[in-house]
Amino acid sequence: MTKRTTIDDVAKLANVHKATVSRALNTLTEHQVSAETAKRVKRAARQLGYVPNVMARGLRTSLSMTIGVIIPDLTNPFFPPIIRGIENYLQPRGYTALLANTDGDDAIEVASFESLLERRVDGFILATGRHGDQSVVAQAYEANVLAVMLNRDAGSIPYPLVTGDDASGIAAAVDHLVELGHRDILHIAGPLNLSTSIVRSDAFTASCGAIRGVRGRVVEAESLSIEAGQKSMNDVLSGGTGPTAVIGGNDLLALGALRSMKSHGLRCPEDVSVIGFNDMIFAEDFAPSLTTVRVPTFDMGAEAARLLLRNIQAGAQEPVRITLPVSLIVRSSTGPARVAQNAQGRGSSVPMGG
Amino acid sequence: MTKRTTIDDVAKLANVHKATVSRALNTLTEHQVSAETAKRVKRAARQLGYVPNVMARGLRTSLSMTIGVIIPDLTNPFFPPIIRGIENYLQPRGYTALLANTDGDDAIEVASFESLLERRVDGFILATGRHGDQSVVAQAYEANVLAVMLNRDAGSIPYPLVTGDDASGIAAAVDHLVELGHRDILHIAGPLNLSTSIVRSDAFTASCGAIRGVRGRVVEAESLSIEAGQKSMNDVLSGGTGPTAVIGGNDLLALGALRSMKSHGLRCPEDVSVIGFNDMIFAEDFAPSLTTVRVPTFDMGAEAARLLLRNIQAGAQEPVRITLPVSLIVRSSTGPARVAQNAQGRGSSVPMGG
DNA sequence: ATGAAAGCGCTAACAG
DNA sequence: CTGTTAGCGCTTTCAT
Repeated sequence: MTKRTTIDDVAKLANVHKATVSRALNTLTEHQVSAETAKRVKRAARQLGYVPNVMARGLRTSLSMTIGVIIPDLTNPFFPPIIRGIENYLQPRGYTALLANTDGDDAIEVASFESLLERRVDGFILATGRHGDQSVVAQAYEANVLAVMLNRDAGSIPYPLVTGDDASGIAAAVDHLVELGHRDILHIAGPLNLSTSIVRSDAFTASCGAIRGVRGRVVEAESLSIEAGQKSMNDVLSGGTGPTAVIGGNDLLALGALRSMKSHGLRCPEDVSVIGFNDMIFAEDFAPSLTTVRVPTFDMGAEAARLLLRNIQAGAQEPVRITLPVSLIVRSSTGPARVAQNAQGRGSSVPMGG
Repeated sequence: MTKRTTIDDVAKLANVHKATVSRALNTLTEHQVSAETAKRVKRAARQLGYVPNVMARGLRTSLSMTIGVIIPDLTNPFFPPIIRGIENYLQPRGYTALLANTDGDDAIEVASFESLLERRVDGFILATGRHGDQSVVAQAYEANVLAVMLNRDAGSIPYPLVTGDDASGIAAAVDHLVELGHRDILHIAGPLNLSTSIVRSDAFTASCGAIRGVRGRVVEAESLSIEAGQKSMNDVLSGGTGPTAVIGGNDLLALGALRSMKSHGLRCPEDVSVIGFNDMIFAEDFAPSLTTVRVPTFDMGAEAARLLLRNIQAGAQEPVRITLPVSLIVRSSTGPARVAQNAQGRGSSVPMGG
């Protein structure tokens, strides 16, 4: 990589002082320079292929124009659209996102956080909130670091939060199933130290409780993965009392339930209906195509970026909460409930009254 | 964000000059400092929560310790594992990846490239190679910028290249189909201005040509997307002469072919077998689960990063080509060919000789 | 083994 | 409108 031309080179060629070059090349200060000079400077810059050095600029302005984004795992299809949403908002505003994966590991999360601090990111977007060991988030908050939580909140830490309207998504899913005649519904919840899992699980219990004659059961999966969903559903099915419908804490858990059902010889939706959450990529290509709650991931990313930039400009932040609407996408994994013979009849004595 | 503590603050607290602090805190120069002083400096640094400023360091060393990674679209599930592979290699070595999406748009690609140059990335990993308008890649090469091409090469530009062994992957797919009795095979190729599409298409033609009695047809899809695959397959099927097997240029194209077949009332694999390429996430969860060629995406990313860092250290690069092995993953989208009645009989006069 | 001094490339007062 | 000056935080000679 050859030595790059600097602002001084441009100044020399344009016969002005480097400060003038700086002014001419910055949109915000361009008006301070005569139109003629500006033109001359720009021509010189183009001629030399001048590319400003943001490290030098950042050192001077103590603004890195970068945002740190910490997520669990980029290969989880939930996150790429979020990242795109973030970058789509940042890029036209001169900001760049710095991405870090934690794989859910606290030590890695701390290291990532540190590494992003070294790069002097102007703020964070955190999609790793957990209830419990809040090392990084709490540490960040105490260090007065600007951040926005995405999707999950961080317990008591009052960072702003951008999230989908999980509760109404779950309510819509339950309503859909009840309309199809289902009265025994299982919710495979994600780990209950995640705020999203709690919200969805609570909403499920509340929704079922509000409708007379509906039994709502909850099991907690070990993680938000296909394997965990499969395992949970295996446990339920081997318990003998199969529900007629399942709502997964996310699409991965629903997919795991689907796999478990297949291995138990149960058809979907004839024997058991399944609903997911997130409407991740390919949800419509599974067998059967997955009924699920669509979460506006791209918009959530963009909204988080917008909020963060606003707070950066203001130099402060209030703990606002932005909740984006979700929608139920009905596909072919949900259908009418079996007549009470197999599932409800399989040994469980479900009270039919509210 | 409060003012961060600097190396001078640490120096004051430890009663040494800031140069000594710099030496003590850098692993490579730590031995130049007495053990006692080093300990004192480190304690002071920890006490103050000192975080080095990489912008300042980068300005001084003219090393940003960042790598620019340019891809078409992060939401294409092909890329996340590659990114993880890259970061997995970079992170322990102190490097950070800066990601940019182009959406296949030349203007965006140029802008991204420029933006990464402003951040003084120490090198590029480019996964956007095209044959034809090579603006960015050529521009980078002429500007003496270090880069490694990933997956696709860039025509005549002699950058190093890391890729999967596409040709043998296609050959394995063809062999598999031939063993199952297929004699009329369609290849839905990606746009033929992509090096990967050319390689795979050529390999397909060669493989089919090498086996007597096998007819290999190629159609070119408009893009590497489900929709394009569906459209191509629609065209073929409405042409009247359906093949008994299809090899998609990637999994997305294969998935599109699957959708088209469904809408035409064709079953897979009973009527037509389908093979994809890449073994992207969820390939095994489609209906039917997709037989495909597994490409070591994570390793390709890691390998590209390794190669680039090596070249950065050497300050130069030769046009080496690294080809990683691929493997055929047989699932349930491939099966025995129909007896010659429907497909081969459907009006086409296929010569049975080689 | 440590300190002093210079400077990476840039922007932001302050003059003029 | 433009030039001068200073300094962001760090590393790296060069002295000592």
